[in-house]
Amino acid sequence: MRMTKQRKAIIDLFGQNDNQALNADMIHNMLGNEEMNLSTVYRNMDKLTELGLVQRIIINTVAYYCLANSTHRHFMLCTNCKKLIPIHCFLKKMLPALEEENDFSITSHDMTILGLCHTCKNIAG
Amino acid sequence: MRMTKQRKAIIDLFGQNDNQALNADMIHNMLGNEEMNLSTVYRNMDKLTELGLVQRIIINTVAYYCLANSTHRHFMLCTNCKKLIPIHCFLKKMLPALEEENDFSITSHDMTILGLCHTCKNIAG
DNA sequence: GTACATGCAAATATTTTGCAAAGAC
DNA sequence: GTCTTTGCAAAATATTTGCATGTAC
Repeated sequence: MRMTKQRKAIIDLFGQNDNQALNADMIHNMLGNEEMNLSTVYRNMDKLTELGLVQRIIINTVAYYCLANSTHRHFMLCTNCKKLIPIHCFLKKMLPALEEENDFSITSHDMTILGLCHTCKNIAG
Repeated sequence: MRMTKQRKAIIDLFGQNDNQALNADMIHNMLGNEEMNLSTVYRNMDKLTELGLVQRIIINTVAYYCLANSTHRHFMLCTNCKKLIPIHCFLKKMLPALEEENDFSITSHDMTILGLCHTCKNIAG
């Protein structure tokens, strides 16, 4: 894979934002359209995901991304304020049993929890 | 909720198909456009999901649905043949701890496992 | 120089919405 | 009769693709 200025910009962006999960539109807006076209964002996120450098999370039919170099994570989405709270993955240990029971070879998994965060559950009661 | 012929048709459809997970387009095609408009499918699936009668599963940015009256399920998607293999939910017992650790009130969760099924892992190596 | 990557515009796919007409209770 | 639901058409949202041009190696 060639290290273009666009790819560097994406990776830097996650570094600068504490590896917060971002969707294609957010990445495009944060970098600016002059820096990178939206279709380039999609193409790069696809490639980086394929290579395992990025983790792809689907939330409510939209794809979010974060660097995968840190530990594999999942997220809890607050349906009120839309904040994503990262949680560590507690599924890995259960996958081998699933593979065996179903004779299935697992390549990846995705989990998202929806609910109300600390702040919103008190306000929105 | 009023029991219209469209709603009955949707519920019957799942009954006739062993509660296989279906997306809006599949439901629309299986019933036929004369029977029900696509936007009606979406509106009904939304309503049925809200009422808890239907479980919504997001796979690769598209929403699938199945009846929730049976036990809450998740799916393993074979990325080769696109078949969905239902698995039972083993997450419920872990949610209370997550709620407490993060002071978060969980309303729902979604999990999907990707990989190769029995048949495809042997063929597609 | 070549193969891969990008920008742009257009297409595709999926889901949502407004509004008038039809149907359930 | 009233209020909900539907069909239709149009919009909104998200993602993908073709193709000519640009750039990393």
